[in-house]
Amino acid sequence: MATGRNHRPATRSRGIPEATVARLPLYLRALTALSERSVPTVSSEELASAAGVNSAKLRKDFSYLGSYGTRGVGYDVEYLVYQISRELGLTQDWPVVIVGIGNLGAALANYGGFASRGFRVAALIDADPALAGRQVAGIEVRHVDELESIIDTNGVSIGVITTPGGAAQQVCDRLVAAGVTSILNFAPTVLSVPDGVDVRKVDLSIELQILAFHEQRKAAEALASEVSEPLAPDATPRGPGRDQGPDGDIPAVMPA
Amino acid sequence: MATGRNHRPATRSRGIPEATVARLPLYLRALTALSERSVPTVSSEELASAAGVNSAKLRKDFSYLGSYGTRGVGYDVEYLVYQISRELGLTQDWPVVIVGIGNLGAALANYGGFASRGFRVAALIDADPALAGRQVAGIEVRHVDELESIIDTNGVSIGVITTPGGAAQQVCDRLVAAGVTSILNFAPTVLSVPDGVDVRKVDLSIELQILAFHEQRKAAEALASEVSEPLAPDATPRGPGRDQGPDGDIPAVMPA
DNA sequence: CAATCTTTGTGCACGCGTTCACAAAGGCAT
DNA sequence: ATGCCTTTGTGAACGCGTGCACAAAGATTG
Repeated sequence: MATGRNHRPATRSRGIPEATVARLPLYLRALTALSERSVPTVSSEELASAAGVNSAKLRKDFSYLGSYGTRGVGYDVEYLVYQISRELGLTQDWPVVIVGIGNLGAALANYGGFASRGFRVAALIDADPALAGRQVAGIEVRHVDELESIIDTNGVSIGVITTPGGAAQQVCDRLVAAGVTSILNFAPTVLSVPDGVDVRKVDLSIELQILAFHEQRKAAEALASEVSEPLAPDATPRGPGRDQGPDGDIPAVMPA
Repeated sequence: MATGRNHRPATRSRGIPEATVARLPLYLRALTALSERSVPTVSSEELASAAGVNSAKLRKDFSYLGSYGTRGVGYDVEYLVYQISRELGLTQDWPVVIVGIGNLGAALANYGGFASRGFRVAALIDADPALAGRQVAGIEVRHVDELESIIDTNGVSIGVITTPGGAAQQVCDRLVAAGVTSILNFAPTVLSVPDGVDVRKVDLSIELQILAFHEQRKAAEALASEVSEPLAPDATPRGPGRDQGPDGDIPAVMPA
């Protein structure tokens, strides 16, 4: 299993639950914001609120990393920033390649959230010869023929696929063969990779479909409540209503 | 058996677990591909493989929707496509607005996966007056001043936020006040919304950070195995950079 | 130094999601 | 019809994640 954790003594060694790992970047972002405001310490309650999670959950998450807090006081912001960064591997430099320089690939190349967290776009790669040589976000686009040499030269281990769905598996195979062991896939395709390679998938239309599901449910409930209490016929089908929403926000990303 | 399933499942949204809802778009995509190849029926095993999930999980997921399969045969592709589409609310038209027409907003506007699934970009909105009137993906960009009237006129209930983090909450508040009840947030900000409003969040840098964590772990394990085994030149995963390993670093700021 | 107050770290229970394993159900051949 | 074969649908067990509630730990005050 790629992302799965094998038999690991979940005690203080290195057995950090996957759900906790997924929240660490969230904490890190909130802590970075506090750090920029020169806030020295923060309580679990405050930080949890800033990160949008439960404070008990946050404390339990941190307990997997170690006892980095001080009872009665809270957590040292700078120290925690460093500890989480180190745990996530962000104290190192991670060269990444982006394959498929369409609208989305270009958007990612321009995205500032990468560089500030240890990620460096080593190269932009596209199959279109007409794109090769052009500059996107200040980085030259290279032809896909150079993929293997680029990965090898720069020691790239993380690849981002933003190609059309049809080309994704082919690109994935070449990335893996060249030595990439982590892939972030934006193409609407289920990638098959050998063991030892991690794939994370982001599908924008899936997110919207999940929203549509809940939206439909809310509309149906609003409609049902109109039966008991007649309403003006010109009322729009979408009523805010004070029904309790489904479940706030749940991370929608799934490994595999 | 226990749950009486009718033509019109009265409480169909009630028993569907969130995890199942999140997978329905996955099944739908695989089924659509089969449908385009004119495949009449598919077994849970085949479909599960195409969707990248476990077959038992798929069958259990479908069991929440009803008994749509035929034992000994499998599932009727067309019928299942319709049932899932209806369940997700994709048989209706969902107008959406995209606020923040930077690189990412433009990429989303051009994204083909929306229109094919019942989503229609009703408007592109940006705060920059210089952008207003320009065409992006064949759609005119409107100024944010028109946000409320656009939402009202088009009956928009789903909004996509692709603004910088600083503007996200403000935009969110205006969307909600104007009647939007579902928000897809790409800004690196924790949005606070009233009950009844759904927020889903996509953070590209978070995904990369999770990959980095696993990548670091793999590198550490490979390093550890090199101790026992002299060298396996072909199987050595590459190290990220030439930087120091995770345990050799010293915290930049140490408390006490 | 002792008392009090604040906040962490965690044992525990609970609920959700996943997976196994198998009986029931339908098709098909004889 | 009858028996065999395939595949669904689901009961049940298991494991993970979440949240409660509280004791322990340290700060702070008198």
